[in-house]
Amino acid sequence: MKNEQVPVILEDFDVAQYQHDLIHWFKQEQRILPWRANQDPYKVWVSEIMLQQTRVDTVIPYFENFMSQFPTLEDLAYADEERVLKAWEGLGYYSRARNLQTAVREVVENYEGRVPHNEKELSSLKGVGPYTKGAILSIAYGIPSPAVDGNVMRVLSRILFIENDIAKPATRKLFENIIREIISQEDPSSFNQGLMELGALVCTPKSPSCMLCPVQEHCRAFHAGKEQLLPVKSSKKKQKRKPYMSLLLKDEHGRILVEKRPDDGLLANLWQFPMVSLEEHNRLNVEKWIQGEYGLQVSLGSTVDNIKHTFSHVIWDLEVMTGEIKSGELDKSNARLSSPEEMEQLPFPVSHQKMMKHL
DNA sequence: TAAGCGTGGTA
DNA sequence: TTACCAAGCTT
Repeated sequence: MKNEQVPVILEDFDVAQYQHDLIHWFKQEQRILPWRANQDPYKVWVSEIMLQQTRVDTVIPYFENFMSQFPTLEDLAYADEERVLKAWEGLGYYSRARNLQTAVREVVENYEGRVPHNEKELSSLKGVGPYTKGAILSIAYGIPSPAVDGNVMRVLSRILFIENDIAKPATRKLFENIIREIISQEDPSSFNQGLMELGALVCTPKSPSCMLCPVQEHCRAFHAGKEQLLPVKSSKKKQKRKPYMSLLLKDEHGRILVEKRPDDGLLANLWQFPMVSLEEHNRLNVEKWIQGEYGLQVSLGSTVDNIKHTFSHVIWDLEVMTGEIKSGELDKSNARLSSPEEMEQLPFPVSHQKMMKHL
C-alpha cells in the first residue's frame, strides 16, 4: 500500500546530510552492549526479541545468561521448552520465548540452521514481525530495511513534524515508507540503530536533550519549539482488577501443590500455585473447591500475604493462604506435588516467586 | 483495528 | 498511588 504523503513530508529535507550526521554520531556515541560484540544473526535475533517492550538494562543479564545456556541456534532448537521459559522467567511476554524456539526449530529444519536474509522468509517465522525483520536484515546482514520501533516513531515524528497517532498500526506503515526513502544504502545498520540510540539517549519521551542533539538542525519540532508536543499518542484504558485466593498447600512430605498453566493466553505454560477466583467462588467454599478440582482433602491455615500483580491489561489481587494436604489422590493432569528442589527448575510468574518466601 | 500479552523503572 | 513508559507480535 503506497503512501502519497511521503514525498510531501520529505520536501526540503536534506536526506544526505541527515544520514551523515546521524551515522557519525552513532559511531561516536553508541553504547557498548553485549549483542553489539559482533553481527552473529542468532545473537542479533535473540537480542531483538528480548528488547521488545523491554529496557536495555533489564535485558543485559538475561541476554548473557541465555547465550551461555543456549550458545548456538541449534542448542536452543534442541532444548526443552521448560528450560527456555526458565531462562526467560521474570522477563515477561513469555510467548516471545516460545515463538523464538518455534522459529529457531524451523530454521534448523528448513534453512539448514542459517537465519534467512530476505523479508519474506524472515517474516514467516513465529515472533518475527515488521520491526524485528528489519532489525535482523539491517544489523546482521547490512540490508536496507526499515526497523520501526517506538524510538524511531518518536524521533522521526519530531524531526519531520508528523502528528499522526503513533498508537495506530497505520502510522507505523507511514514511517516504514518514509524510511525506505531516507535509509542509508551504504550503512543501513548504523542508520537504523542510530535512530533508536538517539531515541534512547537524547530524543527521550520527556524533556528531550535537544541542546545535545546531533541532528538538531534537521528537526522541525525543535525549530517550532514544539518537541514536547510530539509524538501524538492516544492513551490506553486502565486495567480491571481480579481478586484471587492463591494457595500454598503442603503435604506430609513437604511437597507443594503446583500446576502448569494452559498453553495459550496469559503466562502460557508457566507454573503456578492453585488460584481460586473470588469472583466465581465464595471464600468459605475454597476447601470444597480444592477437593473437587484436585481430589485432595486439605485444611486451610491463615492468610500470610496480599500480593498485587499488575499486567498490561489486568491486575491480580492475590490473597495468599497456606494449608495442609491431609489425604486424597491428586487427580488433575496438569498438577503435581513438587519438592522444593524440583520447583527450582520450573518457570513461575513473578507474583508466585514472591509467594515462595512463605514456604 | 483493537485487544491481549509482563515486568520493572520513573515522574 | 497512579500513569506512563521500553528496541512489538499475534489474533
